[in-house]
Amino acid sequence: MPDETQPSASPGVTPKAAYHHGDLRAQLITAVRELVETHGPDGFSVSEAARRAGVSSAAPYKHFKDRHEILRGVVSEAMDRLRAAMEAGAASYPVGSLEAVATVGRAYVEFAKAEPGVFRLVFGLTEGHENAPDLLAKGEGCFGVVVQAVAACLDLPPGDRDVQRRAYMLWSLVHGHSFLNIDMKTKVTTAEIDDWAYLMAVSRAILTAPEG
Amino acid sequence: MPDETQPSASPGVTPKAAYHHGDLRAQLITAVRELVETHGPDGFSVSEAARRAGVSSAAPYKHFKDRHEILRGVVSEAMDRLRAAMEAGAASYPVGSLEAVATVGRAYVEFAKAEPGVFRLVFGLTEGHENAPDLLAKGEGCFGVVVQAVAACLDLPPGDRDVQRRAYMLWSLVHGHSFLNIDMKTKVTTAEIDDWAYLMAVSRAILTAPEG
DNA sequence: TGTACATCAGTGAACGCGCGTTCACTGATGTAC
DNA sequence: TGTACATCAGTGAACGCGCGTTCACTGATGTAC
Repeated sequence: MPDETQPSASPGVTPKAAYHHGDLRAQLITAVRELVETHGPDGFSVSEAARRAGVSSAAPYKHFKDRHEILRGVVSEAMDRLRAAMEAGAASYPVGSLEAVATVGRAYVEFAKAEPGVFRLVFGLTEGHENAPDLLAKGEGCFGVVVQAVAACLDLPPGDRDVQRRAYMLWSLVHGHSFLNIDMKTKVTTAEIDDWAYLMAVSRAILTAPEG
Repeated sequence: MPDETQPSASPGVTPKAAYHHGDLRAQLITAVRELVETHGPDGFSVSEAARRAGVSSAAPYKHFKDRHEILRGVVSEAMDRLRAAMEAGAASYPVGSLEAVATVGRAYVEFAKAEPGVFRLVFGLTEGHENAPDLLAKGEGCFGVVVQAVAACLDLPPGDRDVQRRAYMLWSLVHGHSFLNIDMKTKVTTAEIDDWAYLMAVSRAILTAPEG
């Protein structure tokens, strides 16, 4: 299928699988993402991912140093998507509106709901990944989106202490809600919560609370 | 050591390890707790736990059906301790005070800080544990402590819709803060947060926000 | 108090399994002339 | 355009490993009489 774009490959043969895969790296990351989603953050193996991508179990090592590097790749890609979703959300409401803040939170929650395994993985990478400055930077980037929205809403600079404080409160709240959402499938009363109303309410509560 | 309490065991021998262990079940749970703490929620194995407890790798199966049941045991025990800590916190301030609410949150956060691995495990058990009604019940029990404190503070019955809503907000926030705390060791600006001031501030913000 | 016996918590050896990773290799692709 | 060659992304076989679990067993403990 992807071979069709390649000129004159394997003359007499039906468009068979190319020897050179073309995009194995990306395909492995996709495979791992699926595995993490179906078997949990630790229910992934290099072998199984390779199998899914239709290559030998040694092939992944042409693209990744070891299993940890694959996971880091998945997380990195996921954080890019998370940030993009948050930014897209923010952009769909007037700058500075409460809705813009709430919608950033909603993008977060929806990401967690849509990809609970990956979401957990993103925030659970701790074993062999102590030093992953790129991931840390992406984490701060995501937080930055929240800070921007809050700053605009309060009409203060993003560096303001109060902005940072409230942004962090909001982030905690949304983060916690996301986790409770995916962990407590049936539990407690939380299932009935309407996310949008909830997020508007908490945004309002946190942004309008007196300073202190 | 624990044998000293046993009468006339192994007459002529030095107080050697008893054949019957005495308290293997509890000791296995402790061992797993340590393993989870040092190697992460999935870095545990039955064999290693048995090794730590000083028994053969088959011994655990006399007390637990399989590895999942051991994990469930650890989680169950952890939830008991978490709840006890929350209740002890609440009891150390006047009923109905804002401090009583904040201190329940602080107990939660401190548990997460003290046992990040176990904390993550408690909220990450999803693989073979779909139906664990006892654990679900304990989860609701913990939430109940928050609800109680909030209800007392607002002077409303625990079943009140507004009480439930605000209690859930608080729980989300504290839950999220706990996770961010343990995940982002060095990350972002969060490290500098003073928990008590923070928890008082968020409790106030959420309990005094107008209804809606 | 003494004896017989059921129970029960351990042992240790063994099993099959899938994993992560390495290795020498091969054949396709891109490039220089 | 044609040829020679370096590069590079795959293969597939093999390795050692630790794990989860089972099994027949053994010896200590508690209980009934």
